[in-house]
Amino acid sequence: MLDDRKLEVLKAIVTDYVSSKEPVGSKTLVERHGLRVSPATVRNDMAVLEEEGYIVQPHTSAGRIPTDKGYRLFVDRLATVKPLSMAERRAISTFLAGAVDLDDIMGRTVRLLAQITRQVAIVQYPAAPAAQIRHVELVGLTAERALVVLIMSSGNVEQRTIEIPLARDEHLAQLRSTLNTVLVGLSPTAAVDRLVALSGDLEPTLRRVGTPVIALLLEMLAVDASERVVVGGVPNLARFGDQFDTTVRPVLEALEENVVLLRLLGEASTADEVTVRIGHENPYETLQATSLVASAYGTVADGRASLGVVGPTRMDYPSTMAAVRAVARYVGRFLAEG
Amino acid sequence: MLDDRKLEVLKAIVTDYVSSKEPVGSKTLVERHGLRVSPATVRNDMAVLEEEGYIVQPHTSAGRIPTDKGYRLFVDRLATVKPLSMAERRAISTFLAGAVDLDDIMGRTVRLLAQITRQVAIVQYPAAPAAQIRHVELVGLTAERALVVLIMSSGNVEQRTIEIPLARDEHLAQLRSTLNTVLVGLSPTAAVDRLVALSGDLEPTLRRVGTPVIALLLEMLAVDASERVVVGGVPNLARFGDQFDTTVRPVLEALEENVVLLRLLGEASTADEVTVRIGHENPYETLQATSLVASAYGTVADGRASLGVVGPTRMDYPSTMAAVRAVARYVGRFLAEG
DNA sequence: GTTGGCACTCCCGTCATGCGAGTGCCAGCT
DNA sequence: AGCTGGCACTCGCATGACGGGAGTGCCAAC
Repeated sequence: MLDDRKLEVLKAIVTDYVSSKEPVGSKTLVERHGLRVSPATVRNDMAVLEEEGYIVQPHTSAGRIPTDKGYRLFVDRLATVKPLSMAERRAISTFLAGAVDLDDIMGRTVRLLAQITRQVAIVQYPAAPAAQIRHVELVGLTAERALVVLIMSSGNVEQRTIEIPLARDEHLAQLRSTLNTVLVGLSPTAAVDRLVALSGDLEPTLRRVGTPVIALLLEMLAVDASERVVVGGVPNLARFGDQFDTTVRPVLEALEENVVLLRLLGEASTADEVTVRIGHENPYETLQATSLVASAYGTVADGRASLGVVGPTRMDYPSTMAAVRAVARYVGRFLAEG
Repeated sequence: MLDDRKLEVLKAIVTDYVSSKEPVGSKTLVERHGLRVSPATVRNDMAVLEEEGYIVQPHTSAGRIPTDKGYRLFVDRLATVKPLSMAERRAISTFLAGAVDLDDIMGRTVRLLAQITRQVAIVQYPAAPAAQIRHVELVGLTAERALVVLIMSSGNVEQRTIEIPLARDEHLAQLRSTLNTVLVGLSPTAAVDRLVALSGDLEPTLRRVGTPVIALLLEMLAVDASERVVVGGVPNLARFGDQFDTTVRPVLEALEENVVLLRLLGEASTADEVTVRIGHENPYETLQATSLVASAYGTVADGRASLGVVGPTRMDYPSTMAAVRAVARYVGRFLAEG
């Protein structure tokens, strides 16, 4: 059905259209890509490609542009990985040097990814299901307020304040030591069970202070850091000002909905390779003129999550995929090293 | 020079232009604003206003639009505070209920402000110069890594990991108790002095572990939370898609530069009232087609900082100013209560 | 299966035209 | 002295006509 030359024509159409933003015709195609056939031949091939739904004409007697199906075929079978430039390799291998904490790592990652892809980048915080509780800290702030800090072996720190009327320092200290002996070393799920049990047999003196603290800890254990995402490179949308309604606006709207972003990343990248979701393949109606290139990173032990970029379907997939893959690998390695 | 009626004409021009987005002519002005004079009279007034630089014609024989100077006069002398709607008052008085920590407060504030102004909102984290150190926690993570947590009386928690080869748990524990006895209750500045002194006379056994930890603590104390900002309501820029190059792009670019945002907020709102910076009054060239409405919030004791919104110079100043003021007051009160 | 030729389609930029909104000015009115 | 109605004038903008150009589909020939 589609012989080698037709595939080559499709490939040429995609690369040409991506870089020129203009529908591409048979003549310019032959000239620019050194095809060894005449424009007429290419036209015949294009007619077939159009019949099969890989390309369309925006209007009669204009050049062709790829459809989502065309991009899909391109990504699956035709795209040759474009090697990263030296500058990009260098940027990737140094961008995390000197990162100070998890927030910093996430921030640097999203900035790097945005910079080298020149798209909008999204990075999900790693889940750390394998972490155990390392320490619980209770600190009185005022007579009626205390701070509860939960430190995980992964280095995650969760903090909340709580109202405890008339809590005495000695009670807080006692509660602290009880909680630590009971909880340290437990996984979150085990800790939840243990806390529920504990709330039943607290000493009467501790009960008034302990019950709300335990309730708060249960809440904190339920919070999954991996539900956080960071976004960067939003100014890169300025490049697509001409497609304001199809690209810029939908992306801006999606970016403010963490839930949407998480579902997007989550669905895209269960597998280990770079995932591409093109136009209508996307589950969100408003994003049907955009593509997502995503990848999982990290390991289950160190925390696994996803990162990716969003841009118009007319996107340089080979470069973007290469960049996403490289960044995902590097962040994964960095997290593994500690 | 400018009698009452001319001021009224200017006011009518501003309000009309803000809501209609179209240059406004003498006839429609008289009709829509119930001025008790004829269009011809208004034309004479407009000629004077134009001479004085308060309004301009985009082209000959078009209506007039306000200049930055016109908006300035409007804001200073003509704007009557537009009372907030019931829905807005209710939103403001409940949006912080159930806020869980400082991040949550900031996040809710920026979302609220963006929602009621329908502009891009910026909120700066409060500085807490009056805070004292409440607790220092050292937790070994692996054989070569430890977590350092610094808890302030304000409820701020700062965390970092550090490489300490071959740190033994007993050393960490000893160091922890030393640091706590020495530091708790001190202000950041006093703590810095104390730490510098301490690093000189550490016991030899603690020196190898203690020196890097002290260095890290010094770094952590230098970090000022007030250098953080959160941004929200970016999708509201979609409303200005027609002014992509003058409004959307510059704002997107500015938003990714924390430094720019901080200077913007910082310069705008040292005083206690709502500050408005219109077009060219703005220190950043790229933002000269946009206005900033900002206000300080909080007190020095609870942490003082700024918040505001950015939008096109053609903005509903009375409503925006009312909203910014109301939100700033409410957040300030909330922080004061705890 | 490929190629050159040819008639056809349709987009897009340019130009001319007419309309409408708005202005400035002036003479007359209150 | 200030306000008003009238009037000629200026432009922007929408509309429509027009021509060039890029690109196509088809066909006959190689």
